[in-house]
Amino acid sequence: MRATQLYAPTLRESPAEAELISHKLMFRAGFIRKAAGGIYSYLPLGWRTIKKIMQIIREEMDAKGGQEIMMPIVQPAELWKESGRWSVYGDEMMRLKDRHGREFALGPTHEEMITSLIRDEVRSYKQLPLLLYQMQNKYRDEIRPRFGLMRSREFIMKDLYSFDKDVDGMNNSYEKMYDAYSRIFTRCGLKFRAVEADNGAIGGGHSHEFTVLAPSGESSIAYCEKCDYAASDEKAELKLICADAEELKPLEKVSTPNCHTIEAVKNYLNVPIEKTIKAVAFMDDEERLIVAFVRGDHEVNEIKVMNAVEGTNHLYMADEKLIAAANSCAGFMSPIGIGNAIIIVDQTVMEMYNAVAGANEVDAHFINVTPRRDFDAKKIIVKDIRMVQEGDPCPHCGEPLKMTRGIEVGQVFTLGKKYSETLNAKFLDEDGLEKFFEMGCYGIGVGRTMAAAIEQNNDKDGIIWNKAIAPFEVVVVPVNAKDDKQLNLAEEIYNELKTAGVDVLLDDRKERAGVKFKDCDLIGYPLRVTISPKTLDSGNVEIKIRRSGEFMNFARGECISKILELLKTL
RNA sequence: CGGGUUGUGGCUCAGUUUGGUAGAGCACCGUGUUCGGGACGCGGGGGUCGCAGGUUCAAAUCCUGUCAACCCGACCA
Repeated sequence: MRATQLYAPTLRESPAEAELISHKLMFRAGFIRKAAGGIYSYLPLGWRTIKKIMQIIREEMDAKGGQEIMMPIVQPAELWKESGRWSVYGDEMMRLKDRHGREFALGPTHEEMITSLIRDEVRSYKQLPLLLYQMQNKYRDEIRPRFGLMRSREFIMKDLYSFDKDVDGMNNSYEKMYDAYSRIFTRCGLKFRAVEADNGAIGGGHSHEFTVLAPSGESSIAYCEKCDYAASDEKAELKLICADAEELKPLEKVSTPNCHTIEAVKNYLNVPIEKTIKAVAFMDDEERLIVAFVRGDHEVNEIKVMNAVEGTNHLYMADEKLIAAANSCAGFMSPIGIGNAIIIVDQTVMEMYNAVAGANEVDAHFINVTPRRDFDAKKIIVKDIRMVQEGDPCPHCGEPLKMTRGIEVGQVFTLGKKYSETLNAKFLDEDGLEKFFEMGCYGIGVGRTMAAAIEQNNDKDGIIWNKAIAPFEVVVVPVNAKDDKQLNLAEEIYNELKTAGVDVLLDDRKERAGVKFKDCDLIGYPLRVTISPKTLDSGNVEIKIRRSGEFMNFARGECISKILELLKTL
């Protein structure tokens, strides 16, 4: 490919709306352009990288026995009504009607579609397992699309669905995909973690999110450096922390004027924060008051609270009236003497001695609270309900956990019979009995993977691509393309590299050297070969490695083999 | 959905307060000089100011409506 033929509109400035580095760089480097909020066109350079990522995915899917198919984007509403998700999906689903008024959705995912495809065709266990995948646009009408390709309304996703005859088979498919995903993100040159995830509504199955480590990521994860443990902050299990035993002192109510916050109480009574108990009051859809208690320096994990309370799907902050109705008041809540409420106490709180807690009345707290003595065990639920913090012990090996932010680029999970049952998809097993398929689904955000790679690999000059997903592996730059000697040598090297199977670009534009160098750095080709009067005189060519900024000179005769060698390391 | 901000050439933005008929830099076209880190000169093309309506002799500027984009999202007592 020649730069004079390439549509790669680079910009000096980035649009005002771009926030993330990856978004700015993709825009400036001429990878994407926006058509509407959360909807983008991919220009040639962007599409080259997308295609390379897709090819890596394809190879790994095929290696696990996956077969590529293509399903429709436009899906009939009746299928979604059958699974019950027509109403559940809500405003996030893009809907449309045809000229006859029939309803359709733009597919946000394809469980329904594939299950209906399979249920009509696959009759025997002998046809299983079956792993089918596609790479295609998905539509989700996000409340707030942002961050360029990170959270868009139309995006390219690889989705694979597995069909197995039993749970063992399903778990085996899961293992295969887990392995394939690890290989894919490794090949893309990404630093990532497979994170244990909450798969909530699906229940029972495994789920992992593949998260690329980046400070700008939207999800927060806890991980252990010693063992393999990694989990989303909401999912991370926590070990019980037992305070050192102390001699029990009698419970006592003290005045704490205007001490609405733990900080104020701590300072007023001059006690360490680890000896305070704080309360967070929620209510659910049925207006039940739910009060969670954690140690003063801990945070409540709403997901865990929700999971601990029977029949609750949403939590809201409790309103004052509800708190008053339970004979308490905000800022001074306590499990001791509170009225009608669901009380959830973090397990660590139960192991505290002589602590400070609210007194359910304005400007008063209890001191010397020892939960096991002072709480009414019959009325409380004791669970792990706190949010993980940096330094908490790893649930597997006990080492202090680290916290980091990340970008979720893929997820794998087992579905079990969830869709095969609701959509009545059955086959005959060895015994001639009808059974529901055991399913799994596995997704990768392709555009997001590209964005994550940039987020993780950039500097002040632009993108730094890993060779595997760079739009071109090598760029050959004659500093002055109007000089035939330079251009001719550049053409020779370009052709030799091409023959050697390198994905190479010849920057034959009649631009000044500075302009071309800036573009090279911005676009981020891993390797630049420079031809100039200087190198012509010396009989060398100059190589610049984008990532390290390192320059090297190779003799003309051996430069091709040297470049090929160097490429292996990028 | 609620709150905030913004919409002026491809990009970044000025002009709006105090109405008088649109401007800069970058990009683009031509030309000459320059030529290893986003050169310079000269000459050009391109916008009716998001859209619709209103006020006015006159609207980018004031009013109403509408659309779009961006940012923030209760609260941890």
